[in-house]
This record gives sequence, C-alpha cells and structure tokens, in this order.
Amino acid sequence: MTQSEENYIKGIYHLSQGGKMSISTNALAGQMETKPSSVTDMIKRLSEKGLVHYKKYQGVHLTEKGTHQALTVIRKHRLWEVFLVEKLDFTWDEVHEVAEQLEHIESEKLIDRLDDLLDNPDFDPHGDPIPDKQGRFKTREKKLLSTMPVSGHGICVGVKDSSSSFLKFLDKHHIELG
Amino acid sequence: MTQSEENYIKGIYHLSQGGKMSISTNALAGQMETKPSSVTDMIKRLSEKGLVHYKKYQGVHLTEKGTHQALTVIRKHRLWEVFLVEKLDFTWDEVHEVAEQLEHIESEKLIDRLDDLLDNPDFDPHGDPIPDKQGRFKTREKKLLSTMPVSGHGICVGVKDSSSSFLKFLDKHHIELG
DNA sequence: TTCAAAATTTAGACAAATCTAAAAATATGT
DNA sequence: ACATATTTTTAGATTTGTCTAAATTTTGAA
Repeated sequence: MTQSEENYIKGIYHLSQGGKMSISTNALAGQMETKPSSVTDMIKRLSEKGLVHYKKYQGVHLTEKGTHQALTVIRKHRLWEVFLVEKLDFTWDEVHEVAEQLEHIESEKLIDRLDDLLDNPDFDPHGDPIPDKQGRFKTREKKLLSTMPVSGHGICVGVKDSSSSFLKFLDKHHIELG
Repeated sequence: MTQSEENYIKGIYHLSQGGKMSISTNALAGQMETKPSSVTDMIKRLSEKGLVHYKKYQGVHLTEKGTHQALTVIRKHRLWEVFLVEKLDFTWDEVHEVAEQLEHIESEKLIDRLDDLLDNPDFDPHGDPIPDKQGRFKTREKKLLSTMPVSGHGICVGVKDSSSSFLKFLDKHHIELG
C-alpha cells in the first residue's frame, strides 16, 4: 500500500465510525481535503486491490481486508503518539502531525517493540483506543460533557476534537485525561 | 525536499567521502540502483534547487546547501539507528532498512528530543559519526583491520561494510564495537 | 590523431496521484 | 412526474520519478 492509499483507508474507516454503512464520494473528499474526482480515481484503485467494496454512484465501504489495514495504520499512529508524549515530552496538541508521518513506516518488528517499550498502552494521548496486533481494542462508556447534568460527576477519558487549538483551550482550563 | 531528492543528496555525499570532487552520472546511478538517465533527470532538479553544482557531462557535486541537507538526513538516519538498538533492542544488522524510512520524517523537534533521549550519541551502531545540529561530527583515527600487523593491538571502532550479512559474520566471530 | 567504446543526455513513454471542466446519474421539491 | 439541483464520474492535463531506446559527447587506444 502507498501512503496515499493508507490515508484513504484510514479516512473511510473514520467516517464509518459514525455508524455509516456506505461513505459518499463527497464525504470522503471532505475528509481527505481533496476533490471528488480524485476520490473516485483512488476508490477504483482500492477496489481493484480488494480493500473496499464499491459500486458506481453507490458509495464505498471497507472490506474485511481493508478494515484490518485501517486498524493497523491506526494502531501505528496511536502508538507513535504515545511514544512522542511519554518518551519525547511532546504535548498532546503537538503529536498528530508527526504521527501522520510515522504511521506509514513499514516494520512489524518496530511496532511490536515500540508497543512493548510503552508497556502496551490501551489508549493514546487523546483517549482513543489503540488496537492490538489482531485489531482488537477496548471500548469505554463515554458521554459528551455537553450532555452531563450540572453538578454531575465524571472522568475525562477522551476528546472528540483533537485539533491543536481545542487541546490548548482544554490545557488553559486545566482539563486533562483522568 | 522529496524523499527521493533526499536519497540522491545522501548518495552524492557518500560517494564524495572517497575524496572525489566530482561524481559521475554512472557512479551515482550505481549508488542509487537506478539508470543513468534517471540520474540525469534528478540532477537537473537538484541543480535548479541549488543543492548541487552541475555542468553537462562534467559530473556533479554538492553545494554548501546540499552538503548541509545531506548531513541533516545522515544525522536523522544515524540517530534512529541508535534508537532502534538502544531502546528497541534491534541488532546492528537489522537497523539500516528501517532507518532508511525514518530518516525522512520531517520534524526538527522530534530529532532534537530523540538526540536528548539517547544522550547525544557521537557514533551510530556501526561506528559512524553522528553530525550535530550544525553538521559537525567527531572523527577518529581508523585503520583497516587488513592493514594491522599480526599480533598488533587495536580497538574496533567501526565497520566499513555495514551489510547485514557482513555484520552477522562479525557477530559469529564475536567482533563488536569496543 | 583519429575513431570506436564508454559515458551521458535527450526524447518519448508510463504509473501514481492529483487537478479542472464537462458529462452523466441520482436526488429533490413542488 | 418532471425539471432542476446535487452528486458522481469521465476525459484530459500536470507533476514526480522512473524507464527504454536513440542521439550526443567524451575518452582512450592504436
């Protein structure tokens, strides 16, 4: 898989998390910050490689193989994020961009060893679950802060928006994981 | 710089270490494991970017800017090699391939922090010097083992051939750095 | 010194990933 | 139901990096 293909697979996976069966060309173009025509081209390539199911005008969804690939890339991305925060003292708003690059490094041994070095973490610095080698990951009961009752109690376990600006906003108000 | 451009710059730098002023198209094609015509194309691009001096049929050599870029990539490559050996328990014959990928990650902060994490090493797992941020590096007096007198004394400080097969051969005969 | 061999460059083609503009298919509102 | 708006696809172009084959330049040997 090329880096671009990996990025598309990941994009489709993320859009599918909303429970969507089929992802539209336009939605994917939005996610990938590219043009719908480019998406159509790429989808055809992915379809030929058996990573997605695609019928013209009907949208796209990942095959089992594609889902597995997506989870592998996400595993790598999130492990690198943990590494950057735990070992190199990056802050949680700095890690995404670098992890976007590191996630494409090809070496199973590298990732397995990194996983061990970090003591096999279950969640990344934004509270998102890290899939294991088989693609399994822990889920947690989560409620949006906006749906919590006034004077209610809870523990911050993740952020929905992991943009640098929002994370800095949280820092300013001393909100952090845990 | 693209990854391919970085690889060419690095290739030119390595060939220049033999004391060569001007690197021939064929020599570079050999180093890069590509065709001379591809080299000519790439050299033109690098020349337009001010990374190399080039006159048709006259060979190529790095500009000051090009040399600096080469040293940056080499610094990254060798720091990652140290990381792989020291933190992830890779053996010295396993690191090259992965470091070839990691050297292209773009993040100055990442490299500086990695340098600190590794206690600012001066040499990589093959005994090659690691340039600092300014491109400076330590040199050491070295003699080829083949030029040493029988019963002479010395300390192994590096290998000339860092192919996996040769490094494994050294392991078998219990020859290692230091 | 001359001419063939070797090295280098050019020309033209291709694949990946993208774009714009135009065409085709689908969806929607009254 | 049907005309229009939206979505999606196609066609053709561009960039990067590569290739083969042909042309050109340099080198070196008789």
